[in-house]
Amino acid sequence: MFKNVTLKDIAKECGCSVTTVSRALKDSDTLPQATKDKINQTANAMGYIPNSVATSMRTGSTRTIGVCVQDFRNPFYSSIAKYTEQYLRSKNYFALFATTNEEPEQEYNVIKSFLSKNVDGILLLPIQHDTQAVDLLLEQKKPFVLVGRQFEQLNTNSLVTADEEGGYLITNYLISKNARKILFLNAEESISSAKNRRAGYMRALEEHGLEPFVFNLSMEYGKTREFLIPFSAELAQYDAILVFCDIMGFEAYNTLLSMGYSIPQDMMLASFDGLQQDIILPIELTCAATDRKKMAEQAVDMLLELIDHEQPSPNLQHIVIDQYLLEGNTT
Amino acid sequence: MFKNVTLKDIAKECGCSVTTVSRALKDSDTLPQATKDKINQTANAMGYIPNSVATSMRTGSTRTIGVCVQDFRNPFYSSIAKYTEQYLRSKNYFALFATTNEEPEQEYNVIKSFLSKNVDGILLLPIQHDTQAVDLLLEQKKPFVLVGRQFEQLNTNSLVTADEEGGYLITNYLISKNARKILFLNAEESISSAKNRRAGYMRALEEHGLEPFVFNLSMEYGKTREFLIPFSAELAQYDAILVFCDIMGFEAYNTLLSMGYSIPQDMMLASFDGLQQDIILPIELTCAATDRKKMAEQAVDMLLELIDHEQPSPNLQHIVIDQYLLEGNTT
DNA sequence: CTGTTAGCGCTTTCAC
DNA sequence: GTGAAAGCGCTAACAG
Repeated sequence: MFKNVTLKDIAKECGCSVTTVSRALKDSDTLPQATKDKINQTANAMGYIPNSVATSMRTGSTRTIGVCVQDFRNPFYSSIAKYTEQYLRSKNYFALFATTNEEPEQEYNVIKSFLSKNVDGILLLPIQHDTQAVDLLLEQKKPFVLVGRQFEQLNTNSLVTADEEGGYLITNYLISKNARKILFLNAEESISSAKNRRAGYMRALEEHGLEPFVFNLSMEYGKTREFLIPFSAELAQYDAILVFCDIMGFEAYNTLLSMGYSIPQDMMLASFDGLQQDIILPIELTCAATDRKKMAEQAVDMLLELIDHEQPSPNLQHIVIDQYLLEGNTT
Repeated sequence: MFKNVTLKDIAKECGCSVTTVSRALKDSDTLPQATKDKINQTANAMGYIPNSVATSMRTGSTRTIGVCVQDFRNPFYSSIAKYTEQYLRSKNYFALFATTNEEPEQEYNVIKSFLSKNVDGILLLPIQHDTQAVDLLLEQKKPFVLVGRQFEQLNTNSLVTADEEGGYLITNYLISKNARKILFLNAEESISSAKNRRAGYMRALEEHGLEPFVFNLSMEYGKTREFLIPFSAELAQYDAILVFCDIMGFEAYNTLLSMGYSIPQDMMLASFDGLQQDIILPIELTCAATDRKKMAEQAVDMLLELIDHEQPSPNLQHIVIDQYLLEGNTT
């Protein structure tokens, strides 16, 4: 097996102690420039790469943030991942990603292994099926921020989007486009954002004396199509479909097309997220959008602040990121 | 600052030595069941979480694989990421992801920090702008596998897709659909897969006595649109557009639509990848597809095999993953 | 069956 | 200015 170059090797080569080498590489000002230069030079020549495991062991910090998301294939999560990783790197931190596939026990395992890996902090985009993972985090006193969804009953730092406002905004927009019967295909309402989006939808409808039509589907791939196909007879009576998120919207678009609908002529379609801001897509959904770069960066800022403060963080922070209307070609 | 529970704490609590605790938690069979049970129980009660930094320091293995990709927002990479992470976890390994944004110096930094983090191996989806990163890897004798693109001049383990065959396959398919003038919007041909896809395209055209029309674009977001818009006058003479990858295809679709084209009536569109296998998309491109789950898993298998063999791996492996025709609704 | 000891590579007192 | 020594938490060789 290949042996890495260590401080000891450099020390031997330079005829000085390990301490001196360590200091030289850290550019300590107790050393004369000449010594530092010489050591840096030989370290370079020997192909020295610092062993950060040893540094972590010694200092207690890994400069790594665990980031737990559901599924990278969902562009929502992959965009969050991208912006998080990029921003963390600019702050000289690593992102350690893990995915849960929306399986609660997986989430618990992920958090446990993050703790085991001694990450300095954790960003969790929770499944919100149970509180096991969050309980563990609270118990271990590890700095963490919940992103996207939050537990009403738990005291945690969190960053969410203005879901009620978004629901209100997009529903009002559909009404202004002459939709009267708006079908809302929502996610399960144990998810805080689903509950809040529905509340906004209800508020807008109420203001116009309109009736709500809500179904709660799973976000799993295929479930939207599975719902729509047997529903086709009733579908025609609606003017618009609002779905919980863009990936459900893509699936709805795809399914409606195969059912012979023209969008938006025969049926308007709207959603939440605005993934067209992050990736180029064949079509663009009209939606209540959020800025994922901003989400990622503000969540990271909040977390790093928690990490820097040694104290057990007295007051909790809750950031709410606004939602705004993004017109696509489906309304 | 919160102090984690260590083996020492458990040992004190149980009135035994650290070694015994370590052995009990590893379920060593030199210990009587009663002792093991008692220790495991108290460890649990105390909320013990193993410090894997210390274990890594001691054993030299981090059970972590560095995975370097371009940009998570591209579903190609995020799918690879998903399947890689999932498969590695099933093998009890971690995936440490980093992204390069297609910037060569970023790639070098990423590899360097992977080495510094003492990852056990590296999966690199190389930019192929230069060989700096790969040179470093070779020099440090760290097990690694190149995925998707490969350097002809360097001896490395690699896994690529059958790009020449894919190019041939999809071009032949377009010809069978009566396309005679096929515009190929390829990526830069310093990328091995671009070069090979073109070769397949040429072979198919040659067999039918047809003329090639190739332009080399950047894969960056927006570049396909930027090319197509000023090209609109000439565009009408073509029967089909073949693009290097699906995300360029989405952009082409989106642009053609806004230019008033109906697809496939006015223009056929085909590409490479088959991302509709991984994520649900509003439309499905006809393409020469690859199985990313298979790619990820075979790359991981190859890498883990390298890691398990202490020897400097005598014979290099090159895996070629096949491409197959996937009909969408764009031809 | 269990404990003592050494050491992974690094940083950080504390001496000289 | 520089070095010796201790120790982060864990494992493994070696005793007993």
